[in-house]
Amino acid sequence: MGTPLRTWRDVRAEVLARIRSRHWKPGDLIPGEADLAVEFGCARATVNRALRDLADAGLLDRKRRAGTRVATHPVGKATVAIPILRQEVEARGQSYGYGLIAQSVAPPPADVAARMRLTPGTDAMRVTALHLADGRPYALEDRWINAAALPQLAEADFATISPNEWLVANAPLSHGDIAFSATAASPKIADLLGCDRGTALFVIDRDTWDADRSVTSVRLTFAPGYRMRTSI
Amino acid sequence: MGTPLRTWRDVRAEVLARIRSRHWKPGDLIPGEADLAVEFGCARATVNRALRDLADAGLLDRKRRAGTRVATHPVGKATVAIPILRQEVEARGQSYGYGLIAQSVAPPPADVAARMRLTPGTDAMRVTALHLADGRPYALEDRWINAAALPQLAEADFATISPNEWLVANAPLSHGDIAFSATAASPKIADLLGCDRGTALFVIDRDTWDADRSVTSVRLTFAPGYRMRTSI
DNA sequence: TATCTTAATATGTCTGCACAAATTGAGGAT
DNA sequence: ATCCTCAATTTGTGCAGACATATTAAGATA
Repeated sequence: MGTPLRTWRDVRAEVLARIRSRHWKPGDLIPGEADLAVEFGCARATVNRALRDLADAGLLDRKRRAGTRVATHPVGKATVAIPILRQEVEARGQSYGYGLIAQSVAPPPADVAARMRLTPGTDAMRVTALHLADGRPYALEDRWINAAALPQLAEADFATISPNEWLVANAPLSHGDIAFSATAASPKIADLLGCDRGTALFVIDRDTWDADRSVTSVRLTFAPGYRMRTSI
Repeated sequence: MGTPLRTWRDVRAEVLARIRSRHWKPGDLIPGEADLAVEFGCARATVNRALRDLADAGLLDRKRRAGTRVATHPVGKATVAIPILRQEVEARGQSYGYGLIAQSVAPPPADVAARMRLTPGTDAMRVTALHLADGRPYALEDRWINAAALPQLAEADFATISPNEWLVANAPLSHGDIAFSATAASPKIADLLGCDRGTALFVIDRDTWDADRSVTSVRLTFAPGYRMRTSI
């Protein structure tokens, strides 16, 4: 028995150490909170906080009555920050630039309408814009916006502020689906991003929802060489 | 004043509603925990739990003494599950296959050595393997492993189990850096994945560390059409 | 044997209290 | 005006106890 572990971070560290050292192996049932609290010399709430944190991180599986087990397949979770392009560029120490390419109102094509669950024929606003870093193309934003979900949309001036940024400020929170993929530059995109046709480009597709209603569907196509980083 | 909000989820929902309705706007200072506890009719700890959760989600910024503010730029955080390829394939209802392509021990090239912070000339194990879904190429794994950090490495039989899976089970959990990008298929990779040269492919680079010591550095190159999905 | 009911148990969370830590803002000294 | 010191404020966290809830295992019933 060592010194009492006073803080939930101490407890977390100790439990983590036991998992890493394989003292508790994947699949093992570890002692209950009450027992650990006695062993560590702290309150059960403190142990609870520590174990909950490790469970959130995917290292433990907890179930009422069944107890706490070391995860057999520690799910490597990484939180990626969905880029707000201006901030991302500025964080790199580059100057940010923005240019509106096209803006229109029309019924979106079938695949977009389906993804946004709009009844076919419904109008939506399409905005195409280019984000620049130090004057060079950084990312191309191709976005459909559901005007019905955004009363204030008429006030937005996308010649001045990017839809990316305007939406973050005006339609924040809400859930959505995101997909990352790679695509070859089409002639049009190659032209806009200033790269060769067929160049491999990193793409983020994002659909955003407010309750059941689609707010926006966007594709960000990044200039060649872009890397999205994170850490665990 | 409505019914008392008894649980921290209730409190979180109420606070979330106020942010979404822009009753509390981005940048606003919201009331202190003690005040909210009185208003909601619950304990401060309950409010604390709710606000902490929203802060973790990036919706609030909290600072001691300074109070709690609505985040001006709600950082869209998405947690992506770092794929354990076999599980990912099986979750898609496809049969998983695996084949070892090459295994050797040699000093890694300068860029890899630098990334792993190995002194130049130090040996490391290189394993190249192909993951299959329904018999078709799914992803190519190109990995360097620091034997010095993994005593049990000699026991591993990468003809049977993929390094991806073996390391998940045997490497001490640790932190790492991850990068997602797009690349054009080199002739060799195109051959292994069965696609045309120059095809745009999705790539995950991951460096894993145990404390200060590099454990492994891996590049996963996915077959054309791969999409990494998540939601927020 | 098979199924339903019931009790035991581990985690989940609320409460009220206390103190710790970080940060700020006011006031004083230079 | 500038810098430093210190106290007030706000969140962060610990503790003990209680009850809630999910889940399992045992026992009862058909």
